[in-house]
Amino acid sequence: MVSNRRIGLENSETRGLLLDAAERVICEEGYAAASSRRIAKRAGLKPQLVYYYFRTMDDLFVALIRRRVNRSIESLARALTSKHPLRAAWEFNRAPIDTVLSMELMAMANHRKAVGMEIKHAGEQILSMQVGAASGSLQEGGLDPDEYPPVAVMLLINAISRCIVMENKVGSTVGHGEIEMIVERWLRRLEGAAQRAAVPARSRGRRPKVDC
Amino acid sequence: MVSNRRIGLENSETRGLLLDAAERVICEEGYAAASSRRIAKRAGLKPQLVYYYFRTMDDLFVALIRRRVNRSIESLARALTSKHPLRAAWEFNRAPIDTVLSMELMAMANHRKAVGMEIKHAGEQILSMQVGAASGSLQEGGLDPDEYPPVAVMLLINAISRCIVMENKVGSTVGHGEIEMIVERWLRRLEGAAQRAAVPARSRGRRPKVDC
DNA sequence: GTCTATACTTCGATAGAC
DNA sequence: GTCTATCGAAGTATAGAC
Repeated sequence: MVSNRRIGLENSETRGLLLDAAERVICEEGYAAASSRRIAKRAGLKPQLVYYYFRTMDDLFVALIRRRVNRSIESLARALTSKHPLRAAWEFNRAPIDTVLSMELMAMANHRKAVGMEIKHAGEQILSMQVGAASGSLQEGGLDPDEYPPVAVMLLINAISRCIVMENKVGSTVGHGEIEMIVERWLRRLEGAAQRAAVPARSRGRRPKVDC
Repeated sequence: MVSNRRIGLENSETRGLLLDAAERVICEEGYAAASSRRIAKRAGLKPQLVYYYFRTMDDLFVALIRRRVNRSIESLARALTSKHPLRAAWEFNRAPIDTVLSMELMAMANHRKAVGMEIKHAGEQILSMQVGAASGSLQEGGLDPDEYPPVAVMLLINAISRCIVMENKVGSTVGHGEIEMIVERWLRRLEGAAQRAAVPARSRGRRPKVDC
């Protein structure tokens, strides 16, 4: 029962404008407001164009996620090449826009299967990138990978930063300063330990133990 | 421009049924599906009854949150009286239904101001309860409150458990086992240290240092 | 307290002209 | 590639009878 309606090209500029508008609507008014009509209005276009570029609204949302994730992956990859990939990962998730958008999309995933699958895939991809880039630093920082598997540490960092941004969105900031202080101290210790480990002068072989 | 339409009593059974149905719809189909028509249908009632018991949909959602939060506060208060309030707080947020619901409501807060205010208030209330009940255990457990302020620790516990449940919802479980292992070990150490501190045999005054 | 009836808006999606 | 026109369904909300 597949429709044979004409569909616009993926590299079209108008298509991009529609996705831009969709992101803005979702962030500012919530996913429930992301209707074809409202998205088109935001883009200054006619609602029917949405159905020229996307077969269904599901298709639009999936395309939106793919585009976002590809961009995120690019900038994350760049950020992770820094001397302190752990800190880079921590800063990465603190951009409010990304978190609000992904929060809306996760809620949207509850009743749009296609969106759910896309979100799942994206999350796992980004997490594995972070793990790949940071597990070295963690070990150099003196963190026993058996006690603290890198995948858990990175998941933890993501969870904290996301929850903080989410709470900020509703105006709640209780405990945020305190938690940022802990993370900051923790990052500095790991970075310091990694640096000492990188200079192979004393205590070779034995990693400095980090107490957090 | 306040409507003077008749409004049903707060203790009405039908009203409760509507709120029950609303919760089910939100959890199972997402907040965007929580329309007056669908909620009424779920409750086996006519859509117009929604507007007899609630002036607007905003009012319904606020009432839903208030009822939920009051129940949560009751059960949390009971749980926090346990010997291990820290573990109780950790388990408390792992109930998928609560987290999925609050996730939806947080997203909904993006475009419903009344919902946002209610969520903020609820979150702060529950956090402060947990802090009040657990800060003693944390100190007995040997955690320096200057380094690890109880409010930050409790926020952390909430963030982790919520994010895990949220990810589970989209089918992603990478790293969950590892993170649960860490939390479990951490809880056991704190509980153990607290127990040793409670028996004032040796090393009085000096708390056992917990390395995590 | 629950019903019918109704007003008005917005939704997703399609057909076909230009 | 963009437009007009249109379908049927579903949304919020109200008025008034029973």
